[in-house]
Amino acid sequence: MLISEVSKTTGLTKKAVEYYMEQGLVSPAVLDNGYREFAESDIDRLRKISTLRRLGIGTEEIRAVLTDEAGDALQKLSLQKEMRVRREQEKKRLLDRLARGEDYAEIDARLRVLEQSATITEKLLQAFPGYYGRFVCLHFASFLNEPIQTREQQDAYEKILSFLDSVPQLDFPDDLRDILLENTKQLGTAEMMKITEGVKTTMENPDDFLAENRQMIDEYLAYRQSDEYLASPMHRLQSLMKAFNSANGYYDVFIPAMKALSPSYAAYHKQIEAANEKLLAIYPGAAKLNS
Amino acid sequence: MLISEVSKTTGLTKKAVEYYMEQGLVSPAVLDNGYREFAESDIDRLRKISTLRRLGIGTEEIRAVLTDEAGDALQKLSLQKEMRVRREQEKKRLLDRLARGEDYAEIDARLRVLEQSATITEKLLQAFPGYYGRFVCLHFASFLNEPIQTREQQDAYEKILSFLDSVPQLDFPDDLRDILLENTKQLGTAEMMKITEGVKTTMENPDDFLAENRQMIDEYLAYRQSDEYLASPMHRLQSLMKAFNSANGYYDVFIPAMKALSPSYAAYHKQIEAANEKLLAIYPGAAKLNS
DNA sequence: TTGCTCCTCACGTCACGTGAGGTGGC
DNA sequence: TTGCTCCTCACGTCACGTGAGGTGGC
Repeated sequence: MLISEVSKTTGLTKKAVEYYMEQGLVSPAVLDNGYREFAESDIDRLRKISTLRRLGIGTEEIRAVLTDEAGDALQKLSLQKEMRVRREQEKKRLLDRLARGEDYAEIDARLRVLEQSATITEKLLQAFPGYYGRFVCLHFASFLNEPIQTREQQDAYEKILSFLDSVPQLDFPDDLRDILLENTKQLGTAEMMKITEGVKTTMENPDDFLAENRQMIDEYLAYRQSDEYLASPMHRLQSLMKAFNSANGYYDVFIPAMKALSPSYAAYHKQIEAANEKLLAIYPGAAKLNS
Repeated sequence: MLISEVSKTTGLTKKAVEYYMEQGLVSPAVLDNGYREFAESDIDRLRKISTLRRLGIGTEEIRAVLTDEAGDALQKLSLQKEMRVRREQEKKRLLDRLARGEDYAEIDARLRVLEQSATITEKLLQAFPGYYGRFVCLHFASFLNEPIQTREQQDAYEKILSFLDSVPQLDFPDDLRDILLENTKQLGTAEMMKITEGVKTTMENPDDFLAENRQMIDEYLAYRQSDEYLASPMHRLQSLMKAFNSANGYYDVFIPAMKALSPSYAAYHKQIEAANEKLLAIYPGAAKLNS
């Protein structure tokens, strides 16, 4: 199939197709006369490219989506879009307030909070891979709605940025990666948000939770001690993550900086520590909870 | 104030400031040595530009916002953003579905509906000015969620586009424009949506409405006949709009094409006509309702 | 003279759009 | 030969970023 027909069937312009060729997203065969012959597989690819582009995805990300069969790239893009849409929604509200005659200075201050939050969330998503990164991103994003007002907060903010910029790439061993993907494939952003929200409300009242879920906790703690768990990929994954985080300053740099930056996160962290103490009081052998 | 200090106090880069100068958005004084001297008024302007830009507004639109004192430009941008955010939200959902393994073809079809709706709503907002245009845009947008499946729909779609592209600019006389602005300043998109929704539910059950609001309708119809109304700017505005719409094919081209394009709009239109008949049966002298 | 700021080009970005000029197929 | 398609440049878009090279102030 020559380019005009390709253009007709895919809805892309010739120039767009040529651009994707230049970017190496499609590589049709070239005939003797120099004409390009597009195979069915090329058309398929171009159709996918067209859909993804119109969904707002850039060419580099499209490349990632087309090479990754597992679908992890799309999940990441989905969360990224979710966060962006939320920000745009907030910007729309600010625009409304401007239209109603509110002061530029006030709107500007709100906008700055939004931008700082955006910077951190985007970097979180880049720094931490896959499912784990998406979770971390969602989790911390909910504590980033407060303005930077003190010198300490500004310092903490900069520390967080340079921390996130310097985290090395963590590549899971292939088998672990596959298992993780298998187990988290159905977890969209909506479900993830529910989980993080659930954890948050639990932490507000750990006593109730500990009292009401005694049996479940017993079973879970027993499982964590069991040979079955210790031999499971989940355990390998957990220790891998923990070692990685320890080695890179997640606990020593990032968490303290988050506490210094965000009062709401500091409060949440205190709740977690309190919950941990209570848990240890009841189950002296239990390991500490995270983050 | 020289450019470095300007850059520091506004948070803009020098290059950005130079770009805005090139675009004519700021025009600082130039000293003998060629240096630019920014006055407080320039700084103010640059601050506003910065806020607006970070809210996602382009330079041309910023120019409009800065020259229009009435705030109508911001209202328009706010609605535009509202519609865009909604679309991005829908795109996010489609991306989610792709991530869950749904077929590209199905997603692509949905995306096309979204794009057609976007094209029409954007053009509506451009074609009709001010408050009236925003209302029209919101109103019709709610009927644009169905796919184009027949040749007739495709034709209607194209008719609508060429209609909207050819509508001449309607400029209200200054006094009318000011009155309109004064009366609609507090009407944000949220309020406008409530009104359109209200009208829609009323039309679903015109009998109830006619029965329950007898007195109000009486008074309103009497008012519409009164000298007070006939001498009011609102009446002038109404007849101006009606004449404009008649002259440009709003009733002969646009409305029929909308009916042909959107089954849900056709159904709504029938409801309106039925309601009109009932109204005329009870109040033979009443004028017809619109759109 | 040195180190700093200021100025004005020129070229790059991203995902193409818009021609221009030349070749191939029928 | 004509009209059509195909090819490859080259330059433009938008809101700046990134230097380069030259001048002014202290």
